[in-house]
Amino acid sequence: MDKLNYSETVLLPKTAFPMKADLAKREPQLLEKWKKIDIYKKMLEKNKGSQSFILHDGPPYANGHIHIGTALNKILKDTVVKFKSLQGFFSPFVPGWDCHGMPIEHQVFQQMKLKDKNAVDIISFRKKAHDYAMKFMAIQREEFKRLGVFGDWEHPYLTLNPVYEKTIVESFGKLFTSGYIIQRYKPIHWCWHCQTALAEAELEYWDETSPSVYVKFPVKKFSAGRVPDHSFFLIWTTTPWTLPANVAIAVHPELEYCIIKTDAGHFILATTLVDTVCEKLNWKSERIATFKGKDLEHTIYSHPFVERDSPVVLAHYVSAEEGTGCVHTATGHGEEDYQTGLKYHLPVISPVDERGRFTEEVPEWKGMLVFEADPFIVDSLSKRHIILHSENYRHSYPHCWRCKKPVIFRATKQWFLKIDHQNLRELLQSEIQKTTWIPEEGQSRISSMVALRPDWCLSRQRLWGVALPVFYCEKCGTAICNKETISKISSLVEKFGSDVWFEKSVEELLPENFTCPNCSQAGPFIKEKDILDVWFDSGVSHLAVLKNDPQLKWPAELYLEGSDQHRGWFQTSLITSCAIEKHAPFKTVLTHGFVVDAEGRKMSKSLGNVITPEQIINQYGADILRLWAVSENYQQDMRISQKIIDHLVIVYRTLRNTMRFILGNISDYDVQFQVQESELLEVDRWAIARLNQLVNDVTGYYEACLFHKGVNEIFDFCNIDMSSFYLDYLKDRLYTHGKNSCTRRAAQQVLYQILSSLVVMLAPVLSFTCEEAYSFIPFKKQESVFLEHWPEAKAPDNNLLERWLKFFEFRKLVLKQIEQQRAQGKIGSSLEAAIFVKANPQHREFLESFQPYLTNLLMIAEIHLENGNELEVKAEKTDLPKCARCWIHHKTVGLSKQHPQLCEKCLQVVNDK
RNA sequence: GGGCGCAUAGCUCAAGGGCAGAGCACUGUGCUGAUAACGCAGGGGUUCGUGGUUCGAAUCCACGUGCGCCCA
Repeated sequence: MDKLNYSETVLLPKTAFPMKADLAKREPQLLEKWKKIDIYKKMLEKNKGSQSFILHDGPPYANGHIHIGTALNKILKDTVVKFKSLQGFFSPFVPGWDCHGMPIEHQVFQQMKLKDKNAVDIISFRKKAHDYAMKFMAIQREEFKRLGVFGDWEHPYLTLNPVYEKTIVESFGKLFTSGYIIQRYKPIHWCWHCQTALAEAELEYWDETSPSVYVKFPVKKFSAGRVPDHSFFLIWTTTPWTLPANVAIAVHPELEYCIIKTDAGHFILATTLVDTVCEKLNWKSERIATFKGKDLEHTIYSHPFVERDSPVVLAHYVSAEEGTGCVHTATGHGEEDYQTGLKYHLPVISPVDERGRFTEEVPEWKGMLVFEADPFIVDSLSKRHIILHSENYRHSYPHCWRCKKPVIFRATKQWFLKIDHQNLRELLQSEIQKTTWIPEEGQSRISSMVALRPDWCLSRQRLWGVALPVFYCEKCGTAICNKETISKISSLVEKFGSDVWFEKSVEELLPENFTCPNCSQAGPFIKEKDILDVWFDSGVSHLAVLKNDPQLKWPAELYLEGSDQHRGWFQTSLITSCAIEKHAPFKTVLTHGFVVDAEGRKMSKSLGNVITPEQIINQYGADILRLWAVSENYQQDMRISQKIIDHLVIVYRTLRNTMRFILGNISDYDVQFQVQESELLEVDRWAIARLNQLVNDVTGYYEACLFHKGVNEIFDFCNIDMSSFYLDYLKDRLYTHGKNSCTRRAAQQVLYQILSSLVVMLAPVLSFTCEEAYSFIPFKKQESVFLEHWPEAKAPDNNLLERWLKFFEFRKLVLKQIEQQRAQGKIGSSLEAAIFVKANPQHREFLESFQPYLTNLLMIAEIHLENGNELEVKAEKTDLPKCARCWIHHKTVGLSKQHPQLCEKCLQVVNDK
């Protein structure tokens, strides 16, 4: 036999599992398979009756295509759900969408080319908004499916579903009847031209010239000692028309104030601003006394032209750069002013009607548009020496996006959820304490937000949402919302959807023969025009979804969202849950960071650094995107760039190739041919021990949601333990030992076990690849890897692992010596090496204990152990002849006349055939 | 401006007071029976900056810079 023919007697790896992944092409085929066998349902059936693990999906907004952040979020969720499911938990995943709200309203407005919100036909508008939301829900659903995310995609929860809307109405009713809901005035952006409320997104800012005035307010009762008679606070404002609504003067608690003596009287203002102000007002001043801002608190002053006394209050937003350091505060005309007002229980005064004109509360300028009144106000007050100086001032000012007119802040009646009713804030805090936050910082973050958050403003003056289910008695003005009315409305909403509020008359919406609970009149009644904040919609998802679906349960084990949801969904869900159920809706909350580019900057069109999931999927495959999602530490910001993707492709190839190599070598594996554990070589038992260690580590990391650590461990195992050592070493046994020899079968058995564990542990991440690889495993038990069981975490043999660590240290020395010889051109393959070792008796004995396999383990020709003091390793080229079949240099080569090129091992194998 | 974070090799991550460590990438090289694969070796660091505590700091503290999320 010549050399070539011996090659034919060697058992080389054989598998149809391709080396080239071709994921963009193959993944859709696997999606088809999953659809055909209904894998999601089968996974649930497998675990039916087991303990359940519920991850409650936070609903993305049904607008536009998914972006890399939404993809990251769903992939992480899917990884958790698949892991729990493989572990045997009953883990249904019901995806959801947030369907109401302003972004959709905007889009539809633009599509309809509407100019005036008040002229729109609400019913047909809402129909269009509904269709718009459904369209993008369907688009996003396909995009999520393409990522390989498993879930009940045919029955998602949508906040516009009538059954969902019913829960919204009922939840509001429960809150109302238990006293959490109140109505109070609050300033909002208002367009006096369009006569409509405006959201922040509907404002356009550009420069505007306003009158800037200095106004004096006489001190009535000074809190920080005594002041001379005829002392005044000096304030500065660019909106003179808000002066009638002044209810306080705000000063900064830490800033220094002084009282100055001038020809015009005594004035109190911030010390740092005295010079600028005096220059402007042409004053010569003398400083009499100084105070800290906080000492001025509770000073009482009189309004200069309205019959009213008001207090001095403290606020941190007071600037020491501009004005006088004394800030005119009109709670009805500014957000900051309003917040300060809440703190000091100031009245909210807003004597301006919806057309932007003064009401009769301001008789002097009654009926005038506030901006047109400005010059008259300045003129009149200047004459009365109340305004001491005025000039033009250019600053950025908000304008209506539709009519481009400058907007005003105007107080209107709004509905609120009271955060301090029935100690709700304390309950929120104690439930936050009881919840597990991953990462831990989440707890202090949400806790500090809850500590300071104001009442939740629930009303919106918009069209696309669920109407606030409140009626008003026209006779006595009472706002009506009780069990009776809620029960009627919720059953109508369940039947007809929330459109019913706009379609039906007030009589049809109220129970029959309804009378006002306050004045007992039988009407007439009016329905509320405002709708609920969309955050309320998603905030009750735990009630609408977890409580209404029998396979789910409340509270959920896990909420998993981006860190922005500390203010958003986590908080809104917690508030509704604690107010209604007195308990948090989640046990654990996990947050991830935001996706940024290679430099750590956020993705934006203007920076041109946007990477879409679609790009990655089409070019590399969803598994690469999934690998990215779990390879980095999601607790920080997640970087993505072409370089990072390239790196992941290489990582992926290594994992895929490891699977492929093992598949190739177990193609003729037969479960019937079981090798007893005692018949395994020590190195095989080491491999099993390492596998057990890996399973333990990975299970622990996954359970702690530290996926990147788990995946890193798997990668190191495949790379360091398998590829570099064990698999390389096993080639001789697998290729050249007898087909049914114990040594070869033992190797196959270990490899089978390793691969079986690997595909399951990687399946939550590389779902497509593992499903594909699983289908090539002989004697597999299930039709999908996702119906497998999580590998059992057996305790690894730590003594054995430690012993082998010492062996690997020695191996490293040997490899280094061989490399030196190779560099000198003396040795090519390590199989040509003869190794000479001097070692102390103890170490020598240690090495002897690996015999007779030491040369095989090191993949060398010969090894000679001698006693010595220091450990010394030398490599030389062997003189032994090379076996033509197994390529090992061995002294037995040439002993056979029939096969002079073979060693005794190969001789026997060839003869046995 | 405020709150909560983050910053270690070109990249992704470790080390949480005691010699800064893996994998990938890179460079060199071997093999040609994992072959658009696999093996071996090597170079690569002001641990963002400044100051402090300490015998000793990537690690603890303060200030700053840059970046992200939330709020104003």
